[in-house]
Amino acid sequence: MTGKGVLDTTLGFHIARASVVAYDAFEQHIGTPHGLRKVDFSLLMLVAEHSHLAPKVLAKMLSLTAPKLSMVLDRMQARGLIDRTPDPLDRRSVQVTLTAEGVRLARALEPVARRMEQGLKKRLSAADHARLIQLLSKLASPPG
Amino acid sequence: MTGKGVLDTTLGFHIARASVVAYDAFEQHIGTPHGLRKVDFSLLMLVAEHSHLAPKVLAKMLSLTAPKLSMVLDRMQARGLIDRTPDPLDRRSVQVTLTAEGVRLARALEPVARRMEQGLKKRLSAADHARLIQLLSKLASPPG
DNA sequence: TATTGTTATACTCTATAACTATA
DNA sequence: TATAGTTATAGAGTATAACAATA
Repeated sequence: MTGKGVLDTTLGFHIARASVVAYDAFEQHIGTPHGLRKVDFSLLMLVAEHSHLAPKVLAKMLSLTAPKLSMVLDRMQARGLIDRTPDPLDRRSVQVTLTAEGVRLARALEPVARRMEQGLKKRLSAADHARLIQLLSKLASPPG
Repeated sequence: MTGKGVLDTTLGFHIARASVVAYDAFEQHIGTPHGLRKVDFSLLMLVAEHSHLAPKVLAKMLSLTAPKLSMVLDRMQARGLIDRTPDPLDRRSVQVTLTAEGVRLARALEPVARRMEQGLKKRLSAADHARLIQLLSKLASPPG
């Protein structure tokens, strides 16, 4: 798409197109070789950094609905990557933690993720890559 | 999401989060009020600029599979926004054009799309908005 | 044989509402 | 009654394979 019509100044259109490239890179480096979906990977790395959080908090951090997160947790628990343990202070709630296997996979994926980003830098310089993340983060953050 | 883990340097994660904001803006300004899906809007504006293209070409420009585009064309034709006319030079192929109603809607949506982008500029300055589109476009373009 | 477009099928994603168990 | 989490259901997006018509 080149030209100068309405779509060319529509951010959502460009985000959708860029997401195809990012998704292809994810599938190639992480999704296919490690049998993870994007949301699985995000959850794994998030829980690796922030342990013992409740599903409700994780859902908000990942922009997921509660039912969707339940399904993701089911899948990852069945695979032995995460555990759900009761919250001792509020028995309605649970705490999500990584299993030893989950910790191992999260660590193994760190260099893989770095290689994936390196691959994207064939299209984008390191400076562009950092700036793009900064701008996307600004867009996604609450206005103020 | 703030911190400095693997996700924070993973472009795909930030694209996914930004797409939520862009999609909300689309739904509010265009999707709900005009009964269009994102892909409908993209197709409408694309055909408004580039008439008489074949589905195969449109599918590539929109990063859609051929079957998906067929379904979109069906829906928009049923709504009276586009026509499929036989290609006189190759009778396997068709040419996609806007109906008078399609032209009218495409024109009506131009200021609406501008307002939508203005709304996003509450989160992002005009310069950031332009730079973000430039970087996303660079990411989405073939490497070279 | 190859290509254009369509139809058929299946799988994933996403959202809403209903349910349970605690509070 | 309100909340956390789950289950149930349905709608929309996406991909592959099979098919019809034409080249």
